[in-house]
Amino acid sequence: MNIFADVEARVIAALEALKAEGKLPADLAIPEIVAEAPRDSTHGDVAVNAALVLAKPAKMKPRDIADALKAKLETADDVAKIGVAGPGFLNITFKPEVWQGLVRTILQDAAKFGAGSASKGEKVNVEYVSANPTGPMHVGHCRGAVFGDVLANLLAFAGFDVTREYYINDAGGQVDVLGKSAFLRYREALGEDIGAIPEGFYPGDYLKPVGEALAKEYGKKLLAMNESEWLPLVRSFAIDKMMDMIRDDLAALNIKHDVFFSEASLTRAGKDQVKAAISVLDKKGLIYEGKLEKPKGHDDDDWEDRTQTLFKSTKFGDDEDRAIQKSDGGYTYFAGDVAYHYDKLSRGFLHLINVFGADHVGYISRMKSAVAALSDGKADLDVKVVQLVKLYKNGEPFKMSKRAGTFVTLRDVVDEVGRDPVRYMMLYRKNQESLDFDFAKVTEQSKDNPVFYVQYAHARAASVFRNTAEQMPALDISLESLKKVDLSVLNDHGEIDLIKRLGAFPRLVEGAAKAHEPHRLAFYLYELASAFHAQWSRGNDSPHLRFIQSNDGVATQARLALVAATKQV
RNA sequence: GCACCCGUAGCUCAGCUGGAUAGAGUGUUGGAUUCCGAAUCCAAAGGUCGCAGGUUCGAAUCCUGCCGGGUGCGCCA
Repeated sequence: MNIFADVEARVIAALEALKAEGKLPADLAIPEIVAEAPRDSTHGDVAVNAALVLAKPAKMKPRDIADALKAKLETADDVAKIGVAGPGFLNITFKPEVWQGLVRTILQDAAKFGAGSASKGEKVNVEYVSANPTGPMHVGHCRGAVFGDVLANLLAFAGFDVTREYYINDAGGQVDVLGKSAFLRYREALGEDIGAIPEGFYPGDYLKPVGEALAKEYGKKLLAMNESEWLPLVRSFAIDKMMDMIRDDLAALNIKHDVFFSEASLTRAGKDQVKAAISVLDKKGLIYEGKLEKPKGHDDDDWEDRTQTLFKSTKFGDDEDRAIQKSDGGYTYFAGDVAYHYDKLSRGFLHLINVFGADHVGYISRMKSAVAALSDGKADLDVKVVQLVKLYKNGEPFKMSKRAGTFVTLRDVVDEVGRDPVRYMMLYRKNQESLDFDFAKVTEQSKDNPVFYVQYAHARAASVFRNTAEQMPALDISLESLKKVDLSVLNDHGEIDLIKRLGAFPRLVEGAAKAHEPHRLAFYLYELASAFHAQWSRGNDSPHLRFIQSNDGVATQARLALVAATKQV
């Protein structure tokens, strides 16, 4: 149940009735009506802006429309009163039974409370992480990984059919470097002294096990081959190992993708999906041979005019057209990405979401252009950019450096502070805002640490159940029975406030999913925890408000139902 | 030079896509514990929402122009 959506539906029905009765113009188009919790709770439970948005199209005074709506709506038997306030707000106050009943709804819906089905299982593709398979994931990847994963969960919860996808950049120069670096480690594993790792190779120790595995797999056979023979073997062997490592890192964060899409597979023997995608654009007249202008801020003199195959992305709002082929005829990285997105579209996705790091912002408009062009504007691509994570240790900025040995991998972070604090803190900012991450603070057990504050609320809720079982062993407090208890004793304003906060959850999920803003969940949980802690503390001053009333089983059961509902959300 | 992001309380940030008297945390000040977990709670003080225009019943939110900070800008991936 979603109270706000319910009110909106009632208002629309009332407006239709008023039209039928001639009290509103019959041809009046009804704009979007919004019901929301008023900022000031003394105004009522739900505020509706209908009269304000209708005043102009109906050519009536807002107050008159509000009065007519009020008369229609206040006949409902769960409505206590309706006020018309300010410029024409309709403030609805429900009878307490509505809020009390919500507790039962939450317990009955359990994990499905707040879940949506409005989108009817529309397919959405969320691509996130997509870290290069050349080494372990570092903290920088962490935020995008969590953001994408929670966004995907959120969309699934809201009713979308979600596919979580990872694009493996297993083509191009960098994976050749990976292959060559692994080959060095292979020679090392066979007993050769390879000395210092030369410039231009990946120096990390994480390639040593790969070298050893290669030695185990191939013995000395690779040494007898030419580079053109061993490189493809070693490269793909190393990529597989890197991807295993990345999957492990992601698993430590409880992240699991549905699809791992290989860039190299686009042009694997026998087919050329890049060419296919380009020809689709070509047929639309969007591909041409040409030269790009030198950017104004280009400071070097090494600029050379080169004729390249270009995609007319400016037609879709990009700043300049983008190269599809290099001057040597090979495809650009962008060309592969065009083909990849063409593949996504051909799999039936009309909603695409890509999570990018801040360093890829310059890539957004060309990708959007490509998707718009390939789908004739039928598909939408939303690119979410996550800003940098700034690391701190005990309040001091912490700089990562490979050279100084202070390079922090994602695994380091998860091992040090734990999975849940990492996931929570990575969402405790809007994605466009940079984020400070202090190792000491996220594990601190105090109110300064929002992770702990929320966890503590849950722990307290659990302890209430433990204590009740001890103090009132005869009382049935199983979840099953709490679904049936008399809730009419939940009349304290603190209890009602807490329930209202719970009632906001479905709308929150809906809004966060629509806006692709998972951070709202983290902030909501903080507020919910706060409302719960506050109600708990009122029991300190007023013992009759404590959740456990050892001489009153009815009150205790009702309040435990509320505690269980809070814990559930 | 251009594009994108950010600018809200001393500090760090929310603000539900245009609503009513702009909210939290932290910091400051003052309170609450024989009591379900004080690992918590309550209260006070603290604001020209970067600046200037515009749009309308109504703007932190939308539009235009400035100012300040960040990021990116032909063939890499």
